[in-house]
Amino acid sequence: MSTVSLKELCDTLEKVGIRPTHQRLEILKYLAEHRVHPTAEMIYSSLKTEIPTFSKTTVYNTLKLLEKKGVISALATVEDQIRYEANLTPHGHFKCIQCGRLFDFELTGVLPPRTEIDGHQVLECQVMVKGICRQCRSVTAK
Amino acid sequence: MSTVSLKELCDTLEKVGIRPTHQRLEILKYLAEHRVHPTAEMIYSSLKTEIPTFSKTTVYNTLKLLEKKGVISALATVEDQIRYEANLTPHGHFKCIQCGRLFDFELTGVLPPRTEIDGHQVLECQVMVKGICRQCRSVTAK
DNA sequence: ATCATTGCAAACACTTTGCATACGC
DNA sequence: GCGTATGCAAAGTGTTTGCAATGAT
Repeated sequence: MSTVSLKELCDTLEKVGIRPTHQRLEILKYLAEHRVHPTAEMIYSSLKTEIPTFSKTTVYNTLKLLEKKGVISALATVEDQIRYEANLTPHGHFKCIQCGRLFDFELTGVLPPRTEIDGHQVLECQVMVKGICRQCRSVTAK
Repeated sequence: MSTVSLKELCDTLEKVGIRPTHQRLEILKYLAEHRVHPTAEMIYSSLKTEIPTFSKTTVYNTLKLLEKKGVISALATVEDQIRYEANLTPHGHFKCIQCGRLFDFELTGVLPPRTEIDGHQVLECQVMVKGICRQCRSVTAK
């Protein structure tokens, strides 16, 4: 987790026409700094301590807005809630079925970019790979 | 939608140690015949008319059981409920953002099979591609 | 008789909506 | 002052759980 400058995030929001309010900046900052694909709940409970009047409605409103404007993206796994991320470079997601964590991985070489499949126009591509992560493998091997 | 023989489905269930009850066979039959990736709700409301005492609990129980035994698989999209399918050959999913339908497509050539990514052990891979489907494209083009 | 299956009803968890208050330009 | 942003509370939706009734061996 690295620290991200508020100025930078401010610019990001203004570029897409979103007013950079305190709550919105904090939510986006949280996503930029916590690359574990947090859920709305995780964002809420983390920021609730910093902003006492903070509400879940604002989290949901903001996530929806940021997603619509293309600042963040949403991904779903079968087992749990919708997760969000601010990493918009093309990448795949690896989900460990043991510890539940989500990792990003490079798609380069794995999946060549496509603009069309079976006559359907491709706009977006999500790759969700499941298995046992490096850490869990070494624990089991012990 | 093609008709699938009950005998065949019966064998499928017995092979994995699931008692082939009437409800279970009907649910699996529905999935085998309706390749549109139905939700639990879709299965329930369709079979409710045939089996008047049919309950949603049974749908959820059965889907969970079939998934655990590897007879069907579950997939998630961000926008709506969990969807299920009986097609277990490796394939990708194309979701049309206009009409909402899900299509299967061949993964061969798109994604070479992998057993490991970044040191994580790969067990399963889901590819969800979003865009505009062939039909919606031609409608828009008119 | 025993154990698995079914199904109703209630509980649950995540998300959305309605509406009133507060804030920024 | 006006429109947007915020936040509480209530409602909505999909799914799970508790438990009693039924069914199969």
